Amino acid sequence: MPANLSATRQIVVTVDVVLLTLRDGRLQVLLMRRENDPFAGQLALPGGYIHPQQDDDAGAAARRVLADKTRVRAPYLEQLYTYASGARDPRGWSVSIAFYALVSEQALRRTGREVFELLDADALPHLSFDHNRIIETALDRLRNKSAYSSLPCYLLPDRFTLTELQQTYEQVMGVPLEKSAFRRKLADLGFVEPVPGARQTGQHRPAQLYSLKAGARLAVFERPF
Amino acid sequence: MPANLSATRQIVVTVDVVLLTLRDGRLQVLLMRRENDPFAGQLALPGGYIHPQQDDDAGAAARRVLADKTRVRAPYLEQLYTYASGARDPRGWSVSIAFYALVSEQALRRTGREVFELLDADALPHLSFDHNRIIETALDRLRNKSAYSSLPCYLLPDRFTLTELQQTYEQVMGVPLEKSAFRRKLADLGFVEPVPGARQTGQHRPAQLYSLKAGARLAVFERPF
DNA sequence: GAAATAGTGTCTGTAAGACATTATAGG
DNA sequence: CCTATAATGTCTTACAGACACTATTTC
Repeated sequence: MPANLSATRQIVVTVDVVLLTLRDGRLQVLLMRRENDPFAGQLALPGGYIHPQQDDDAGAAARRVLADKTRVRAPYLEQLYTYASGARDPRGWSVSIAFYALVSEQALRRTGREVFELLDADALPHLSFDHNRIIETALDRLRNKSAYSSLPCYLLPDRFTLTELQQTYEQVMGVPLEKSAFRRKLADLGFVEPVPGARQTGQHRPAQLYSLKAGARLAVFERPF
Repeated sequence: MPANLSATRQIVVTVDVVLLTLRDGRLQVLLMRRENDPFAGQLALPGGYIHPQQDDDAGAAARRVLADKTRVRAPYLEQLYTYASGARDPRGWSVSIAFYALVSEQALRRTGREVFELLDADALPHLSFDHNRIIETALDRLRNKSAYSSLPCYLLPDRFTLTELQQTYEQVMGVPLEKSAFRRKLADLGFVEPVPGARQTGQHRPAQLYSLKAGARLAVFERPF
């Protein structure tokens, strides 16, 4: 055991989760009001201490914290980055293992509870700790990874139309896409498949419903959309 | 303060560094023999505890640990992933903020000291802790990111020929590249520039030397090589 | 000139962008 | 019929892959 282990004991280890969803075509972040100091009453990401007796690993801790605080079970959760410094928490040196999660607006609504707030990710007020920076990193990751993966599917419910999927990609990446090219590439990549059923939204031809193929892994492709 | 802070105090926080270099056309990892238990005498990544009084943040801790243990100053250092679980260290729940670093063989040789070993990244023996897995993640990250960025440049010395750069990309990514297309793309992307001087390696025309352009940021491009 | 690698030019095939056309629903 | 969106087909353009050709060095 090293002589300086006592020093390392001063380090606090937490997990924080950036939960993102798409509502009315805009990316939104789930935030909560802090009950305790520091920053009591201010908005912050859902987060908490790791419970070594309870959590097998950091991902389990993130899922537990998210479920305990918000009742949300996100279909996609990925480690984002670890923020570790003496400056980010007024109480001293601290480590936050940050995750980001994606969930559909529909699934979020189903939790019922309104212990949290959803705010536009692009127009946030000043948040507790370095949480603004953590969210920026999450948005960068989502936008970047969306260009070459099936990630945006996790912002939609289980079944969706190709137009909804295209709009989701467009809203996340911030650029318009060509319908024909988009569908050609979807067909080539083959990570979605038609499922029985259609959706009608007006006085016109209804759209075929699709869902992610059974092999639920994240599809990653060579060239971006 | 939460009631379970005492529990969080049991968590040990370390940094570990996967330092990669290219020697004789093969990716190699810097490893050291552990002096203390657990795993005394076994090979492990250079790593150590965070020193809250000394390290501003995790990156600073990684640079300090690398410099202290190996005298290496790597031109590229990036946070890789955080391994945090109750299973990875026999002493209990622990957190390792892992980094990966790139350095040229020439710069590594200049350190002189041989307190470390360099082993082929693709044929490693069983290492301490979960270090095999950490190295796998580092290799995946390097290979993936090399396909769409100027990252491999950091495996070369300051000045290099375009053939050397192409071979570096090929060795990292494991696929042959077309010389003409490679150079066309380099010219388009424009992150390297010719510098005065040439290198002659045989009885033939010498090659122009190049170096990374002054704006030393990592160049990231849309489509992979 | 021969040999070897540096460096450039040209053709081709593939895939994305642009845009037109057909399909199918309700009124 | 008209309207609106779904879904597909076709033409063009951009770029990567393949490969030939020229350039420059030592012997």
